[in-house]
Amino acid sequence: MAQKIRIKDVAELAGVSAGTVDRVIHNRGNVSKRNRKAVEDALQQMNYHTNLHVSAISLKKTYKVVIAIPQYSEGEYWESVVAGITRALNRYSGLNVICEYRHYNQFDLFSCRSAYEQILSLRPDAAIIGATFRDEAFYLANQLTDAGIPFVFIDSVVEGTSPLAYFIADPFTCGYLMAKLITMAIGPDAEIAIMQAVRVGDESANTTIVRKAGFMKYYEEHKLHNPLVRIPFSVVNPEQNEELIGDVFQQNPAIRGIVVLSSRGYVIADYLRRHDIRHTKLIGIDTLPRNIDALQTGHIEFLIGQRPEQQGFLAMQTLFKYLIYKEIPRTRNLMPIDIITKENVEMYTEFQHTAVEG
Amino acid sequence: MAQKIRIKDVAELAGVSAGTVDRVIHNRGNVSKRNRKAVEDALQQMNYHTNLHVSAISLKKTYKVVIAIPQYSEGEYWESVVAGITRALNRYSGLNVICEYRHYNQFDLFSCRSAYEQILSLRPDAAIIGATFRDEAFYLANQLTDAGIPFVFIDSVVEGTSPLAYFIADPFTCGYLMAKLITMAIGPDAEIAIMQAVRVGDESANTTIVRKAGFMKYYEEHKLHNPLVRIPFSVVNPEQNEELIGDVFQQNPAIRGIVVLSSRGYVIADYLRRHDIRHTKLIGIDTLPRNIDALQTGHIEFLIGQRPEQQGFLAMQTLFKYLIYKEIPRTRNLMPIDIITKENVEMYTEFQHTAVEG
DNA sequence: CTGTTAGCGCTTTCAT
DNA sequence: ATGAAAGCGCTAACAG
Repeated sequence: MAQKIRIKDVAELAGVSAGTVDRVIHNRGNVSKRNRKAVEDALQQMNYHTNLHVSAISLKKTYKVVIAIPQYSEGEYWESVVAGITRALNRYSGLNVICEYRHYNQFDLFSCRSAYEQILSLRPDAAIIGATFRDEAFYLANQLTDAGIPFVFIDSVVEGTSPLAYFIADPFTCGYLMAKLITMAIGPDAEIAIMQAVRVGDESANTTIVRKAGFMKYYEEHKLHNPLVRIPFSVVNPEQNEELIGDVFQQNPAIRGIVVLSSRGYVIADYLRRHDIRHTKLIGIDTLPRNIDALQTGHIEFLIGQRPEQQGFLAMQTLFKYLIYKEIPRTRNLMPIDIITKENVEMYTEFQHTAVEG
Repeated sequence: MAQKIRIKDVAELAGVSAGTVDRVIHNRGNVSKRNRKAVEDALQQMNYHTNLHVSAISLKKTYKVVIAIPQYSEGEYWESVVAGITRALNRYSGLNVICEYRHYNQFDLFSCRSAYEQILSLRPDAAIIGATFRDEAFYLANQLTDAGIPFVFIDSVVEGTSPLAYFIADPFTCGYLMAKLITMAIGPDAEIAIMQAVRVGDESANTTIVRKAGFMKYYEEHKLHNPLVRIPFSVVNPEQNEELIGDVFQQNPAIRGIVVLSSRGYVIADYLRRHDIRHTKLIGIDTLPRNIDALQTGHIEFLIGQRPEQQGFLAMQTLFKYLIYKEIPRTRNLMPIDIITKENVEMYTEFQHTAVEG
């Protein structure tokens, strides 16, 4: 148990007052070179760490954070992200932080653009960006940087930008691992169907493309010859999907493995369930309630989890620590890629809430 | 952002002073029935939540927590548990908690007994118990209960006791899942070797036995006929193991899968590495550095993770919340059973530290 | 039983 | 550039 070193103790050792120590700690200026050095030495020597509890309650300033992420319905991926952000807010309650959300339609470039355009005018102290359109995010990010406003990416990164941090589950590795698991589950040579919904209007920032690349990399490295067929899928006209999927299965009766590179695994799982198809194994992404349901009924074999709740929590926490304590975070934060099965799903989901709770 | 309701606000509404409200909140007695009711109503009505930051710094009482867990060397399982406990201590620093450790030799019943015997005499306010010997833990637990001292189990539970909470990765499910993964990896019919080190002196509390039961359950449910051979292993005379293991592999050249039901997977992995055996797949438990190393070199195919660090953190945090804020925790806490491969291990280990950090 | 009051350690304002 | 002092909201000791 480290006995508590107070600012007062440091001040005494440095031969100054508490106020001066505080000024040094927070880089507030107005400290003579001599004193600054003395304080820094004392800080070092006594291994001082600010008591965050006290710090939290004494802070006066109010911060505004804007959060630009896609719209979502109940049970969708971004809902968990927001839950994590909210948890961070609660955990640091008393910190006078105001959040403003700007949601956009992730399938509509113009919606995204117009959401992003408002951000600067809100004059935030920091921002959280969930980027789905590369060029728009690139533009916004660099505007923020120019304005000196720190921001973090959530579930995304955009090259050529300077975020304070980003949180993402590496999509390449995700695809690679999915290839490994599905081929392990169905054995060599068995036919695989792959579903990859491509976003309209911008393909470049689409993580499913990178996942596909990871998937193919595994194929190549392991010289696999499992035949691959593609399942067409439309986000815009979902009523067509039943027929599109049916065609694939009828024309390719040898399919034994199915890979869904988005969080829509449940769409295929529902098809399998309705048609009582039991000889295929499906691997999907994200622990949406509908996916979990299919996992539990045995229509999905593996789910890949990306911890969206933690991404949200960490994004917000990172901003807090930076804004308030000037803590510089690690920029690149790769989330664990969880492998979830019928057996471990229950503990996994229960822990989303408790695990990180303060 | 909920605007902050202060004790003072509640007091005003209830028509009493802050002191009285505090007495009600903490059940300190000395409040008239009338006032208690008024305060409770006001609390409810204003949806008051104590500001934990402030609360933490104003607390005066000192708590003593004793922690009775096995001795460990660097890189072993319990090291992570202690890391988690330490992290909780740091997170709630300023709470005046004194920890006393009582380590025992987990392979020596008498060592455990003598460690447990000291605990009561230390007059702790709470205890954390890592139980490996059932009868001893049973006895201690009930003594603590009789003395009114709350305690939590870590990485264990003992039937017939009343812990405040326990944290454990369900060993039955763990074994079951291992059976699923290994047979998936090597296919049906292939021969499997299994290593299960049994603790000397007490078999009943040994989690490896339950894991084995889970393993066999999967076998039974799926009518598997993969032949099983057993790898003998001695914790007490480790120098014999090389020969024992060698014998098994020479006499059973058809072995394709290996299951290690303890955290000693690296022992077999090292053997495989030294003898350049490449046609077998090994599944083990726990992310010890040596296991992770073997995972990365490809000598272990799957590791099962039990989040020991989080177990430690949560155990300590649970006690804090109970002792200080009288929060009643959920008793049964099943940790996620993580599936770790070469592909996701890096993110997984990096996150042990950052993920839950405050 | 109840109200008042003195801290807890840090931040921030106000004199100097 | 610096020190002194007033809070932040809660807890606990004390006086009544």
